[in-house]
Parts: sequence; C-alpha cells; structure tokens
Amino acid sequence: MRTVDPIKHEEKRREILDAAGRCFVRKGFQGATIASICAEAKISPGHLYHYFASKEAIIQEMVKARLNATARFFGKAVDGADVLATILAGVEASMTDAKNIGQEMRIDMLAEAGRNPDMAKIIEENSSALRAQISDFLRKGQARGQIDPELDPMVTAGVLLSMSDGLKTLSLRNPTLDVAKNIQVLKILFARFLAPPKS
Amino acid sequence: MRTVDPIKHEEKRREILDAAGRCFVRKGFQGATIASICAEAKISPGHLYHYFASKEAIIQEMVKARLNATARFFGKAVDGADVLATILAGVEASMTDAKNIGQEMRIDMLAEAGRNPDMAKIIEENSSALRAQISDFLRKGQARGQIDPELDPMVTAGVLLSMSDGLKTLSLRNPTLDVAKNIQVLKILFARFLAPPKS
Amino acid sequence: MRTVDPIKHEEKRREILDAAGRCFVRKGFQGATIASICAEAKISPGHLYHYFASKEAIIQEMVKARLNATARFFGKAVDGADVLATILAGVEASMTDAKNIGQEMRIDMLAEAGRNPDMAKIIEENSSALRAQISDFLRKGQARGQIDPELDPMVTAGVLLSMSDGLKTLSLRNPTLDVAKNIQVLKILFARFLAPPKS
Amino acid sequence: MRTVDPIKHEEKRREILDAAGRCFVRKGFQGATIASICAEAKISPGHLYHYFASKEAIIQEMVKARLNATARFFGKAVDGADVLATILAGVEASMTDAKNIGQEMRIDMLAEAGRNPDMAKIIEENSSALRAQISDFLRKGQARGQIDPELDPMVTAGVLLSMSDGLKTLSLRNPTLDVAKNIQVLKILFARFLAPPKS
DNA sequence: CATGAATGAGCTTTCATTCAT
DNA sequence: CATGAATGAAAGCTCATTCAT
Repeated sequence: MRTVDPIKHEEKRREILDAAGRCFVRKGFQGATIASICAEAKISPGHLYHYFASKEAIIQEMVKARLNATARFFGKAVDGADVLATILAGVEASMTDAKNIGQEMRIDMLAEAGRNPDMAKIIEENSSALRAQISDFLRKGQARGQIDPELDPMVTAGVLLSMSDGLKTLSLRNPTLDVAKNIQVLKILFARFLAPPKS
Repeated sequence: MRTVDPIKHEEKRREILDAAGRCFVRKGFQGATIASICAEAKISPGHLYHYFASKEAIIQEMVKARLNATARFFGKAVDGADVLATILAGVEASMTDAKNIGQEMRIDMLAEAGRNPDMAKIIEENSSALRAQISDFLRKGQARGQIDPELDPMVTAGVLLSMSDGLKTLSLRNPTLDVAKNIQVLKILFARFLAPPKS
Repeated sequence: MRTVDPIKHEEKRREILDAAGRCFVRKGFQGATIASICAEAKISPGHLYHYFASKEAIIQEMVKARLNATARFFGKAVDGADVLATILAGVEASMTDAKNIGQEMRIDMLAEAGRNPDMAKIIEENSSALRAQISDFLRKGQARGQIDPELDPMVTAGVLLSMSDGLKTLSLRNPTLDVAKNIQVLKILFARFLAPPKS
Repeated sequence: MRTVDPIKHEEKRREILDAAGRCFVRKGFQGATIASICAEAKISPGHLYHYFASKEAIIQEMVKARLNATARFFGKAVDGADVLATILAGVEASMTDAKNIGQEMRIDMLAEAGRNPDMAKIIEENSSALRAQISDFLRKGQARGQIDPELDPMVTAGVLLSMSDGLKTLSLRNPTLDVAKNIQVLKILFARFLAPPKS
C-alpha cells in the first residue's frame, strides 16, 4: 500500500519552490533553467515533474508564495499604534534590509506582469489585498488624527504601494547611493504627504 | 562607384532597432527572438548581423537610444518658469500618455539591470545624467522660492526619479484604476514634498 | 533506486566516440556535423550533450582515444627479439593493412594540429610518449648490435615517427602504386638507415 | 566599348589567389571564409565572384598554383652535378626555411585529398609529375655512380616524395626539436638509402 | 568593374519535457 | 518515489552565394 504522506509531499513542494526562488533571483524567470532548479533542490528533473506540471506553474506558485509571505508580514507590521510612524519605519526598513521578505524579485515580477496575463492576475490580486490592508490602516490613522483625513484611503494606499516599488529602483539606478541621506529625504516625502496639514 | 551611403546604413539600423523595440515590449528582452525581430523588420536573420554584432548589442543600442530620447525630452520639459508646476504637469503627463517616449520598457530595463552588469551600467549612466538635470532644475526652483530650500537637490532628484518608476507600476498593479483620482493624490504627494513649508 | 550505472554511461560515450570517428574519417573534423554524428550514433542532438560538452570535446577525446590505442598497439609490437626485423615488419604492416588501428585520421590530426593549439598539445604529448617507446627499443637494438650505435636513439625515434607519417601519404599521392615494390624499397631505406655499418 | 584587359584580369586573379593562400595557411580550407579572403585581397565579396565561380574553385586553383610553383622550383633545384649532394641539400633546406615555396599547406592538402576526389586528383597529377622529375634526376645520378643503381628510380622517387611529407610533421610532433641534430640524422638516412653500396 | 545589401540553409548548442526503469 | 536517459523544437549565429545598383 503506497500511502502518499501529504505532509511530506507539501514539504517537498515548498523545498522546490524555495530552490526555484533562489535561482530566479540569480537569473530571472526566463534565465533560470529547470536543470539549475533541480540542482539547487537536489532532485532529478524527472522527479520535479511529480510535483509541478511545468516551469510556468513553478513560477506562478513561487510568486504567489512570496507575495503571500509579504502580505502576512505586512499584516503584522501594520498594527502599530502610530500609523505614520509605522509607515516611516517601514520605508527605512525597506531601504536598509533590502534582502528580507522576498522583495528581490519585485521588479522582475512587475516586468513579467507587463506581458504575461497570468502573472498580471497574480500581481493584481495581491495588490488588491495589500491595498485593502493599507487602506484600513490609513483609515485607522485618520480616525486617530495621524493621517490627513482629506486623502482617499484606497487611492492613497495604491499610491503608497507603487511608491514602494520606486524604493526598489533607487539602488539600481544609483549603486553608490548614500542610504542615510535618502532615508531622510524619503521620510520627509512620506511624512509631508500623509500628515494632516497643520492648523 | 562610391556607393556605401552611410545614411541608408544608419537608417536601416534605426529601422531594426525600432522593430527590435516593438518585439522587446511584447516579449521582453529574453523572450523576443532574433527571428521575430527579423520578421518585424522584414529582413533575413543573416542580414541582421550585417548591422549588429549580436542580440546583446541590439538590446544595448536600443536601450541607449530610448534612454537618450527620454533624456532629451526631459531636457526640454524641464525649463518651465514654475518649477513645481512643471513637475506636477510631468506627473500628470506620465499618467495620461503612458505610451509615448519609450517608457514602456522602463520596468524591463530595471529588472534586466538587476542581473546584467552591462545593462546596469547603461541605466546607471543615464540615471546619473537625469539626476543632474533634475537637480539643476530643483536648484532653480529653490532660488525662485518654488521648492523647499532644505531639500538636498541631488538626493531629491534621485528620489523623484525612482518615484517616477513607481508611477509605471500603478496601472500594472491596478488595471481598473481611476486615473483622475490617482493624479489628484499624486499631485498632493509631490506638491507637499517639494513646496517650501509655509512660514 | 541506485541506478546511474556508470558502466552504461561509459559504453554510450564510447559508442558516440566511435560514431564520431567514422564521421570524421569521412568528412574531416570541421566537415563532420553534430547532426551527422548523432545520426551515426542514433541519438538525438540534445542527448549528445549529456555525454560531451562540445564538438571540440568530442574531437579531443576521440583523438586521444585513437592515439592511446596506437600507443598500446605499438607497445606490444615493439618487443620482438630482433629490433630491426620488427621495425621492417611494422613498415610492411603499415603498408598492407592501412585501415586498422585508427590510422586513417593521422594526416587530419596533424593538419589540425597545425592551427589548433589544443590538438597540437595532444599530438605533442602522444608523440613524445611514442618517441620514448621507440627510443628504448632502438637502444635495445643497439645493445644487441642490431642497430647502428652511432645513431642518437631519441632523434632517430623522432625521425622514424615522422617518416611513418610519410607512409600514409604514399597511396594518397599514387593510388595505382605497386605496394609490393614500395615495401621492398622502403625496407631497403629503413634497413640501410638503421643497420650497423659493415665493419 | 568595354575592353577587358586580360592581363589585368589575370593579375587580379593571382592577387586573390595569394590572399586566399594566406587565409588558408592561417585557418585551413574550411576555416577560412570568403569574407576573410575578400578582406585580405581588399575586394568585395560580390567582386570575388567575378573572378572565381566558388570557394571550391579558389581552393583548387590556389593549390594548383602552389604545386606548380613547387614543381618549377624543384625543376631548377634538380640539376646539380652531384645528385646525392643536391638531395641532401634539399632536405636541409626543407628543415631550415620551412616557410618558403608554399609548403605550409602540404599537410592540409593531403588531408583534404583523403576525402575530396577533386583535390585527390590534383595531388595525384602533381605527384606524378614530381615523381617523373625526381626519377629522371635519380637516373642521372645512377649513370654517374652517385646513386645506387639497384634502386628502381620511379618507386624510389615516390618514396622520397612521401618521406619529404614526413619532414613537415617533424616540428608538428616536436616543437622543441633540435633542428641541427635532426638534419644530421636525416642526412644519414637519405645518404645511406641512396648511395651505392661500398665495394 | 565594383560594391555591399540581402538571402536562407545550416551550424552548434540549449532546454522544457517525457519515458523507461 | 526517484532517476537520468532521451527527445526535438527552437535558439543565436555563420557563411557561401546572389542581386540591385
């Protein structure tokens, strides 16, 4: 009796997705090969197709997993008492620990979404969920007088999300950039944008 | 006998670069094939190599040409009398005519720069030039009291450039987005960021 | 589970090398194509690269294998009691069974060595080993009074090796050549060259 | 009236053949490209086909020209008073000025003849002519008592020709070879082979 | 005579995927 | 479950040759 242990199966899938993630970060979605993913995951190519139907499926699942991780992480981050301070801390964290929560692939994912409808849909759904989270958080801030009540929470959430994409391109465009100075200016930007106008 | 005609040669090169550009927008740098570029340019694969040494060379020249076009366009845009108003108009233009000055490839170029040193160098040099332009413009605005004099012009220029990358991801993340509302919020963002604080 | 079977792998490599050898004999190193080698070996082009990294690698391994076979064959041949008689028998064998021990490619290999440093190195090392074998054999003959003691064994070995290249060109230059007569003259040549002068 | 100056035409052909020769020496028959020959001859590819029907035709004419040059050179060399001394001097010359009379391609030509019937025919005809020349010369030597009268002149001529091919492989097989020592041994070889037996 | 633009078949190599074991 | 042998359809690129001017 061949009992397929569903837990082990799921574990293996996760291992492969992790390995694939490392390869995609190094080489991009198209540049990474099934062979390299197999080498990284220490399995044979034939075996990989036991777990995933195609390279495309791996990419999609991997991206979903990373986006979900981001959203979960985000959900936790987003319950500080001081809404604006929390956001500013998030900007700073994004600039200093650039390598953490699966953010290395953000630009690749967005580029891919520009021409691959499946990827576009994934990004869209995740963005929509994130916007809702951020929007709620902003509303809380508005209720507490920490965020300008004139700003439409949902639209503002979308703008914040896309501006955070911009954070990822700063160091691509300027490898010798002075992180501290940029954080300072970025904090001014977000603070002035979001804070309620004085008087 | 003295044929050669370097003008025709240059014209053909430009035609091929244009065709390549269209293919890259559709499929990405890696996804577009030499065959597809040749079909688009209506030449044979062999002939393409009369004009370019490799696919890589085509990508690089095409990207440089587009970035230069952007920089030129930018140079013209950036001499309005009212610096802040000019920037806000630029934000609005970027949101409404998203398809004009070779901007469709921005995210692809940045993604490619993340793992291709040659592309990284091209992006870096162009970004450096753009930052210098924007920085000069901001300084002018500061002299005229239109821009907050406390902001470091060069750092702020870099931040503006990267935030403008974010503009490109807005519609990727939210295809049903209300452009007018977003423009309104974005104008608030940039205006509050850059305007001199009220005394 | 522990399949792998390095023996089968090695067997397949040998099969491919043999097939490649037949193609190279027919068409030369540059004239033979990967496709023709695959057809001869009855495998797909993709599969060939499971076993060899490149066409160049196939050429080199194949040449090395043939040269080693020659050297082994040579080592056995070269232990007759009568040194001079053994050499003369070798000349005769070389003229009569021209097609056996992988000698069909000798001239191609030497031509290739003239412009390919990797091939030059392979030929050089093999030649050096063969010269050492022949030299030892000649010294034995000198000790036994069968070979002229005045001849420098190493230099003479090199000369014999290169003269044996000449044997391969005889029939190329003269397809209607009378083998028997040529053997007779060649035996005179080598005998007079090597035999101790009559007191 | 377009008068085709046949002398100029012939001159141009010769120039192209010379250029082709240099390319073939550097890269081999298959390795040299029409483009490289055109560059070397400073003409355009289209123009080259005014003078030659195909690459194959260039190769054949070039080889014929070189072989004829060799034969002419040979004809002159071969009328010394002392036949054996002339041959030994030829051996020495062949070892010291390896780059003179178009001999750099000998091995390539022979390799090509092994699989290309057209080339085989060319080599064959030239070899036949050379054998006749050498044979005549040997006969003269026999008449003068300088060459062993027992040797069949025609067969011996063929053997000498092929042994001279071997001279070309000496330095291919042993790049650090001591030319002086080899010349010495080679002279012994040819002298003992050809000289009339004492008493 | 002379150019170089243009062709297209064919080259080596890669890679997602399937299959026998 | 797991392997790696095997496939075959491209991919980027080369090059002898032809053609319009």
